[in-house]
Amino acid sequence: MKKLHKLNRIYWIYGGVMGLLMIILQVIQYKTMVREFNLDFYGASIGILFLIFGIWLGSSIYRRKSTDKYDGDKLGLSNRELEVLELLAQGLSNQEIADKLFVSLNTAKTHISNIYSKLNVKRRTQAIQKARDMALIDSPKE
Amino acid sequence: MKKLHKLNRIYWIYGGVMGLLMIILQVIQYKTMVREFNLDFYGASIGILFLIFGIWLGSSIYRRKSTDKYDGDKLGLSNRELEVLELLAQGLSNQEIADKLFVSLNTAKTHISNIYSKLNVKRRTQAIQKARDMALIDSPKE
DNA sequence: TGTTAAATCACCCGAAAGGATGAGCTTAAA
DNA sequence: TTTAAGCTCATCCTTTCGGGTGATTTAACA
Repeated sequence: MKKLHKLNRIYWIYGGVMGLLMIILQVIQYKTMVREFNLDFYGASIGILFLIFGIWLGSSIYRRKSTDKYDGDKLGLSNRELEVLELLAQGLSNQEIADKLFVSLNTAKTHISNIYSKLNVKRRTQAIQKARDMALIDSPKE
Repeated sequence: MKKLHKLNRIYWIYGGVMGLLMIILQVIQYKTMVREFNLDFYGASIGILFLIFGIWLGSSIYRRKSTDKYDGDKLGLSNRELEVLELLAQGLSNQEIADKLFVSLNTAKTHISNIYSKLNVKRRTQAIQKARDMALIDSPKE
């Protein structure tokens, strides 16, 4: 639900820019049609415009990775799981996490597995990343 | 010296792609000239081509921003090791890193092992943390 | 009272990661 | 030309991770 919300906004922006570009192109096309037509100039203009737009778009796409924040939403993670996630992000091994929480290795593993499925990731490194992006844990730079 | 090496490669790639695009454009131009000329198709083609190229270029540029930073202390990490470290911090597995760098799994593991000893850590999660702390890699919040 | 979610633990298995060591190749430097 | 560093790849071995399944206990809840 929230994801769709966010994505929709992005699509609207992109769509809007696309539409604007199309209009610009139409204007250019019209102008160059009524005057002496210069194909090279026309092609170069379109190329440059789309190139600039593409660069901006590419940057945006890449940059968007960490901009998405999930305020308050903890994705159904329980308290214990958040606790484990914190230790996970500190670079501790499963055994070390188990020791810190005074539970067995198996229990720690169970929690971690549940975290993975809730975060929809496959490795602990990805879990750490996602947790950081979603501000589920303390991030060093904020 | 080594940096120039790498940058040169990038420039060559960019240059090559640029040149190829120009050739493609010339061909399209020629074909559309001799037949019935379709301006919309011409414009759309150029637009799409440059858009794709721009997106790719934009991503590359943005991604590359921090790779050439921090000439300071890298703890004796070689260029290749920094490259591996970057991918490591992206949450990739050893196999995925190997695939991205077009080397064998064993090579990737060797690099990673060397990184561990140079960073004085034992696990990849710790390596990521230390790399982030020392600004050896991209930190999401800066 | 029955149900549900959370937390705990166990066992098994395969995949991934990590350590140790050796070795071939290339390039830059002494 | 010898040396050193960097990159590459390999093999063997151990540990850790991760997936799957099932079970118990407790607390909250309808």
